[in-house]
Amino acid sequence: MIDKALKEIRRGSVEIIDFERIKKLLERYFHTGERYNVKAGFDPTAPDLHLGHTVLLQKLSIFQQYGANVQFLIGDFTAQIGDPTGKNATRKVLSKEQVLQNAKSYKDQIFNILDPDKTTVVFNSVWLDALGSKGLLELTMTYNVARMLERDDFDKRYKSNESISISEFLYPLLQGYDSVHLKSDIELGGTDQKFNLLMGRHLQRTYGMTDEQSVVMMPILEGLDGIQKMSKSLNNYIGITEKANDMFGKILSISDELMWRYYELLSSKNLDDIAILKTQVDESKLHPKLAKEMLALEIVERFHSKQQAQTAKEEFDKIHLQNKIPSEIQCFEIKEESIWIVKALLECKLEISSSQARRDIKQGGVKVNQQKVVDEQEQLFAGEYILQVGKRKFAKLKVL
RNA sequence: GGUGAGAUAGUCAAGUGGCCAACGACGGCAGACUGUAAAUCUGCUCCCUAUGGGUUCCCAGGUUCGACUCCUGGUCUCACCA
Repeated sequence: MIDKALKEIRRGSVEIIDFERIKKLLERYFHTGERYNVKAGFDPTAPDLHLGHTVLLQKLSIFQQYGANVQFLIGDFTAQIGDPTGKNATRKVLSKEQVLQNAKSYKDQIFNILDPDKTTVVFNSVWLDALGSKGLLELTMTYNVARMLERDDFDKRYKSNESISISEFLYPLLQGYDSVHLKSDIELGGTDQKFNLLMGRHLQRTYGMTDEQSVVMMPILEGLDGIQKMSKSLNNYIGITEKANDMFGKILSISDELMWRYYELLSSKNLDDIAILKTQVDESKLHPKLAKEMLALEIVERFHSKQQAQTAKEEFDKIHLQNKIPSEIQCFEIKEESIWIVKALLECKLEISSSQARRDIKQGGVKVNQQKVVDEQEQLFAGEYILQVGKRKFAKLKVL
C-alpha cells in the first residue's frame, strides 16, 4: 500500500528532496491515522486557472488520498512583489478586491480536483502583514547576498547587469517564511520554484523546527503546441472553465507524443493502466485517437460532467467524422433583399476583415450549406444559410 | 550627470532617397494528405466590393517632384563611463 502511494507521489515529478521524510509521514499516517500538511502556493494575479496549474492540484489530490491536509496558499501579499522571473521587475499591485475576487474564483475551480474537507485555503497577507519591520529584519538576517545570488535568474541578471530590485530578494524569504508559519511538512511547486522551495527548508531550520519540509517539484506542463509552456499569453492553453466542446477539441488536437505527457501529469488513471494503454497503442492494438479520446473524456468530465463530456464527444464526431454541422451554432439575422457573401461572413463574425474573407474564399476555405464558394461575388438572397469558414467556424444566417 | 547606439507589421529582423504595403524567419490562417495528431507539400498573412483606391515603418515639423530612408525638435529603450 505504501509502495503504491509512494509511486503515485513520485509520478511525473522532476525532483524530490528528502523523500525519506515523505515515506515516514505516510507510514505514520497508515499506522496512526495522523495527518500531515502539504503546502502549495498560488499567485492570485490571474483569475483563470488552466490545465498547467492543475498539475500541482492533481498531485495535491493524490496526497489527499494518502492522508494529507492541503494548505492551499494564496499569495496575496507576495503578489505585490511578483516572483522574480526577470521579466517585469516591478509589477502592478492588485487591489484587495481583485485579489479576493480571484481567490474566490480559485476556490470555485479547485474543488473539482481537491477534496474540500481536506483543504485549508489560506492567505499569506494574514501573517506577513503582521510580521512588521522587526520581523522582516529578522528574516533578512537569516540569509546573505552571496547565497541569494545563487538563484539562477538572479545570477544571470546580475552577471548581465540587469536590474534586480531589493524587494525581489524578499520574495524567496517570504515564501519560505510561509512554510515556517504553516508548519508545512511537504511543499509542492514547479521546477522554477526550486530556490524558493529550498528556502522554506532553510528557514524552518533557522526558526527552530525539528523537521524540515520535503519538497516535490513538478515539471512545467507544455502547451498545445507541445513545445512552450502552457500559458495564457502564448495562447496555447486549455482553461479549466472552458466549454466542454472546446476543451474536448483542444485536447484532441494535441500530438500523440504530448498525449502521454498529459496522461502522466493530468490523468487520474493509475500508472499501470496508462502503461497498458501505451503498450496497446505501440502494438497497434489501439488507435491512438481512441486513447486520446479517453483522456479528453476524463478531463472534460472532471470540469463539467459525464453527460457533458459524452455530448462533447458526440458533437465532435458529428462535425469531424460525419462532416455534419454542429448542433448549436450562433444564429444571425439580416434584413436585406440580398447580401454579398463577404459581408455576410463579416456580419456573422466569421472573418475579421473583408480582405481576409476574400482570401479564404479564393483558397476554397468557405462553404455555404456545405458547398464550397467559388465566386467571391456571390450574393445570398432570402433564406437560411449555414456559413462555414475552415473546419471549425460555423454560423447560421437568416436573410429576410 | 557624460558619451554612444537604436525605435519597422503578432514577435524577431532586413531595407539606408524612387524598383516599398516594405526581403526573410517564426507564429497564424486556408487548402492537400490524415485520426481537426505529428511530419510534409501549396497558397495567404495592413484596410477597402479591389487588375484599382486608402492608410502605414516611434511622435511633431522641415528639405525634396518624391522620404522607412536626409535635417530639426521631442518621447522612449539599450550600452559604456561616472
